[in-house]
Amino acid sequence: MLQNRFDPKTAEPRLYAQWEAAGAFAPKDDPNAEAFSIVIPPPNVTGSLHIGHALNNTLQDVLARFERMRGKAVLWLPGTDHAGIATQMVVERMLAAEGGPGRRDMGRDAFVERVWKWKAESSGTIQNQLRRLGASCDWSRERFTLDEGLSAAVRKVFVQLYKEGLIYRDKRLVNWDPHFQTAISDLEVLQPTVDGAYYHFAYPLADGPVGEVTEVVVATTRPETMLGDTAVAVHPTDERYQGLIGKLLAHPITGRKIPIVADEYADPEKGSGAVKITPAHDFNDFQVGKRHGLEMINIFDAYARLNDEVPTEFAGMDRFDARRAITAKMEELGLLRGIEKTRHAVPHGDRSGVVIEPFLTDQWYVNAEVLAQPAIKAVETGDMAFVPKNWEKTYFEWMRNIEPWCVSRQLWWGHRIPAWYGPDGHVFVEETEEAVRAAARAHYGSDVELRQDEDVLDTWFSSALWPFSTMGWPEETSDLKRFYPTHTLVTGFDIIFFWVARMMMMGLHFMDDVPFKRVFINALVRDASGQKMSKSKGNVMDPLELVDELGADALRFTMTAMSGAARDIKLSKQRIEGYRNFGTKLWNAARFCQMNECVRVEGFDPAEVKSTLNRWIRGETVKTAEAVTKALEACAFDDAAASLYRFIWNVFCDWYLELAKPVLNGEDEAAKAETRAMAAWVLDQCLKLLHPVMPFLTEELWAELAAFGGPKRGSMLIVADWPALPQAWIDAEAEAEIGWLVDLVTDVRSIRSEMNVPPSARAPIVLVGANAVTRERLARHRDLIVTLARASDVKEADAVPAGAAPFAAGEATGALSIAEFIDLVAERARLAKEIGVLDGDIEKTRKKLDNPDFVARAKEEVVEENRERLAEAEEAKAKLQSALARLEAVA
RNA sequence: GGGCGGCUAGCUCAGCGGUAGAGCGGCUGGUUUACACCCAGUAGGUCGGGGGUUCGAUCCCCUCGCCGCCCACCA
Repeated sequence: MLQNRFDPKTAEPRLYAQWEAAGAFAPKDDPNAEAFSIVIPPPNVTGSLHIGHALNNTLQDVLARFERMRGKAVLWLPGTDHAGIATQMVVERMLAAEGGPGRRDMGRDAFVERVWKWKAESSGTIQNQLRRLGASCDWSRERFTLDEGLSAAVRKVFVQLYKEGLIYRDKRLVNWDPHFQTAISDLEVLQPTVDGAYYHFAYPLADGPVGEVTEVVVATTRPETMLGDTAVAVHPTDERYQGLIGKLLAHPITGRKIPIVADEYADPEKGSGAVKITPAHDFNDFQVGKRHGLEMINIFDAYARLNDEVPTEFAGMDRFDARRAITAKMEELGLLRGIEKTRHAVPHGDRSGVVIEPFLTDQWYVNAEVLAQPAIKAVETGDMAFVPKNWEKTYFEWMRNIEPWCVSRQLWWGHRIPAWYGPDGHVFVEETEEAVRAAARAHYGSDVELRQDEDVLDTWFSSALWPFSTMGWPEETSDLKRFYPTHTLVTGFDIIFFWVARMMMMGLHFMDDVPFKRVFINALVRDASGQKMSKSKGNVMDPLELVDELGADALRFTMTAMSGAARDIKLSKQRIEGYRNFGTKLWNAARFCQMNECVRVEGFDPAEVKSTLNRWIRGETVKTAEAVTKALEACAFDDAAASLYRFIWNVFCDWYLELAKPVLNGEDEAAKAETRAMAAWVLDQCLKLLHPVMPFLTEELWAELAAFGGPKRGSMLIVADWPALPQAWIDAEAEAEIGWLVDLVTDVRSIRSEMNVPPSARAPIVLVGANAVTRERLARHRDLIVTLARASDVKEADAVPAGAAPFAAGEATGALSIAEFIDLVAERARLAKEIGVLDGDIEKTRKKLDNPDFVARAKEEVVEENRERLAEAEEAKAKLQSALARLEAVA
């Protein structure tokens, strides 16, 4: 016999080990089986599982388990990402904490070795945490972005794109992170609004006044960059400056003479209408500088300290110190025309958190615009679909305005760029050193010394190849043939640009096919204040603690049930407890079945069941199986969870098992046998349907019930057949019959409560003015009603008996057609007349009933209520008829 | 500036043209041998405001207001 609770702590590791040992996570060999593949969004190799992973991986696992049970050859391919900047940051922090030599002191090789060591120590954490969640990925195929195979794929892609002209080296402004001393992509730049100020500076005219004018006032939020100014721009049509265009200004600090240029970029509406131009330190100014052939003076070093291009009094100064120093200097010179406080957006590095500098450097770029075209088209034509569909708008918007992708990073942890430079700076891009040497030999006619590019690639470059690099590309492996393209990608909207878009570009370019047919965008799990959870903010909820306390199944069900949220999921522990209770409820239902010897019967055919109750639950099971199947096919995880919850708790437990009790305790052996077999069958269906969401508890019950009796199980539940039940098993007559019974019992319970009938007291139920159908039904279900409604007896009467308390019966509600609605209102009025209840035994109520005023008033209420309802129905009918008439008139 | 979400019971959320829902919390009752991680009952909402379409609007349209996210820009 089952214990009265499921014990996740001991069962989960045991069951997971059994699945793994049975090889259940590997795609089945059957060549005829349809392939279904998912690649995991690779978490950081050194990371640990956060609540967002729990959501994302639960949904993937639900799909994987569902499709596996449907007989497909399922591959869920796991792996991890080297996460260049994030990992390097972690290790550097560790080095700092240890107080030993830092990254630069160690040198590149020693540092990279140190990172590998840290990777060896900490990797495996997240994999084990995924196991705790129940993730059924095929660990035998696990990949890491820096594996040799994946690295070879990266080199091949880089080289090919280079030779196709889609990767190139360019000197332009990049987003420079002075903390890491590396370029980062536009996507890695955040734009928080911070306090700042406009500093109004006057620049005197170099060659004396022009008319009355002796100076031009400009405003800036970044005084420190003024040392790199090489012009001041005004709008070509700005009347105020017509006479000044082409004149020179004397730079107040450097003394450099800088021209006043006419450029549309200057907005006459803003400030004085004149704007200082610092081409090497501002993206807009860079464009202006190019248009006017201005000198581009870089005044920062890699740490964003002022370099030797500036007067010695400022050289070496930090940029923020420089801001104060320069403002002070301008004031001293009498050229500060005011400081105006403001709030404005300032670029910050998403990892480092420091202010990003536009910085003039040589970097490698991917021509994203060309690669984006097929990726846009694939979504337009439906070759790849977003679920929910809305997200395609976001995708299109970005893809259609895509900028060159800066892929080089001045880091040490990552894929080193396969480019080498000859003594004269000539670039050779090849997959291997041998190939490079050969190319160089061909170019120079002899062997020369080559120097490899110091930079590594953006982490997302290798991630972009993930769906095919993990399957062995560029080798033509059987996995690649069978499992590419993948079926569904499950990921968060925060990486649509970073990852989804780039996988689309690379997949289409190199595989000539989309990397996935569908992408399900899951919500972001946020903390109580709606903030995105992140390690750096320290507001992370630990899913492992929740698993420890409430079990993986409870957390998984919660994630599934809440996955419908459009944007945010705010997680509450109470909710998880509620779903833990749901698991326990099913567990106890199974226990009840055991106690009542509801054992599975060999060859039992639900099509053959006779009793109304069994025919009814059969239909309900069919409907649930259908609803869950449809929901999971459509990634409507929340709908699937809701259907399961309602069916198992509110239908199977609350009504079927309750209604089965009198049968199971009765004398009719045939009915008893049928009900036992049926209960066992329905329970099995519950286990199957719930398994993708709650794999542990269901697998445990699957085994426990088999051990208890009945035919031997053909397999573990994880690979059992998904219920595909015939529509014909839905029995309308049984549905109507049980529906009636449920309504009646519900009404009687409600009335008993209103009349303060204690649960221990048994009151007779009297049917007043019952028609033939009702009488027949009542006769048929007398025992059930007596049990469930705690009646002492069930009687019929043609008229209201003296002392009867009349009441209006309720009825089930649901989605109704217009016609049904009218019928319902009429039916309600009819029902109200039909059923009455006589309260017995209870002194309090008897007193009420003995009071003729009470009875008379109650009767009047019923009559009045019915009148109102009939009037409502008539009114609705009249309105409809007029609407119909108008429609017909139009038609 | 452009785009996208959200605003429904005390809390967390579902519903998205047909008599306002769930879970949790509240209240009342419960020694019904599957389950107190339970059972039965019950209170609590003018579905953010205002217009419009409709026989009928929480749901569709317009508009306003908060809250939040994304993109772009900011001298």
